Amino acid sequence: MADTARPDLAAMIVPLGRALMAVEQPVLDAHGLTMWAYAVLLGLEESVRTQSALAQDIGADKTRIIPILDDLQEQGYIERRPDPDDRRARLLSLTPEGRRVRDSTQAAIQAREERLLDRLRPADREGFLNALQFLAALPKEELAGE
Amino acid sequence: MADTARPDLAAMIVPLGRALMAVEQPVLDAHGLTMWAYAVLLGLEESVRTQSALAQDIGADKTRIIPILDDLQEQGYIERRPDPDDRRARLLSLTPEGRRVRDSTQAAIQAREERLLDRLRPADREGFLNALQFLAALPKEELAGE
DNA sequence: TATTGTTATACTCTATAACTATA
DNA sequence: TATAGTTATAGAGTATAACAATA
Repeated sequence: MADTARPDLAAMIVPLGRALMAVEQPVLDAHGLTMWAYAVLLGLEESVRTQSALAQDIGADKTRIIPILDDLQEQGYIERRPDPDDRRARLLSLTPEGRRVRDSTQAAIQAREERLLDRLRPADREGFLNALQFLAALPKEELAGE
Repeated sequence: MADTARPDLAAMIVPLGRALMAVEQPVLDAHGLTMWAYAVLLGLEESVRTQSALAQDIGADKTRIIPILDDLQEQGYIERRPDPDDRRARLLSLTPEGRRVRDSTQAAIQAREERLLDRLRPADREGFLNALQFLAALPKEELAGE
């Protein structure tokens, strides 16, 4: 039987996402990162990859991340070197300082999030995180298709 | 002990919200509504309210909803009449056709969402919806403050 | 003086098009 | 011809400022 009382998923998720971003903005500011710069650092993780692969992975387009990469490189958080096997491409990698600032920023952000998650009942918290990780990992086509 | 393996909440929620909106866009198109027009119809529900109250409630600002209200009024989905007690203000209400299009749109959207939720394990699904409704109902200040 | 609704304007974010250098 | 990276431009979406009517 349909539970007609629940609001639409998107009507809850989209504003919640906006609110979370607003809450986390001061944390990013304190670490000297913009949201997209942080997303780039997270997207690089341990791996080395090309700019367009990174852009696609973090949901930005390849033109928009360029000034962000410029800044990160200037700050010494990432390195950009030509791919010896394909001289059109640039291989991106985190510097040790990049890894450090990413880790300390993420620690601060997740600590804040934990305070929020602690207000949920344990079972809800676990279901929430499980479901969220499952849905976030779904390819868009699968979200749309079924 | 910290579970360092989980992605940031915002990093999962924001892209998921974007993807959901993209998935639901065709449904809105089929019903001849924009996202904000749909949000307005949902925001009116059964109640009658003023424009700025509505705007604040749906997370838009009062200047942005005006052309949307114009369209909805022209389509015959809402009525705008001056408040007899305060002639500066306009009282908004749904027409029967407005209520009908809102209901059929929401039914289509929630049916689509149900197909997605059905892919979750029952316990995760319940926890997810519980947590989401709790978090979405939190006032922003509380999200930020604690 | 403050507030509702409104219009016009500016700003930010995102997407598109066009160029270069390689392939 | 196609692709990676880049630049410049255009378009959405959003926020700010100023105005008329009313309180």
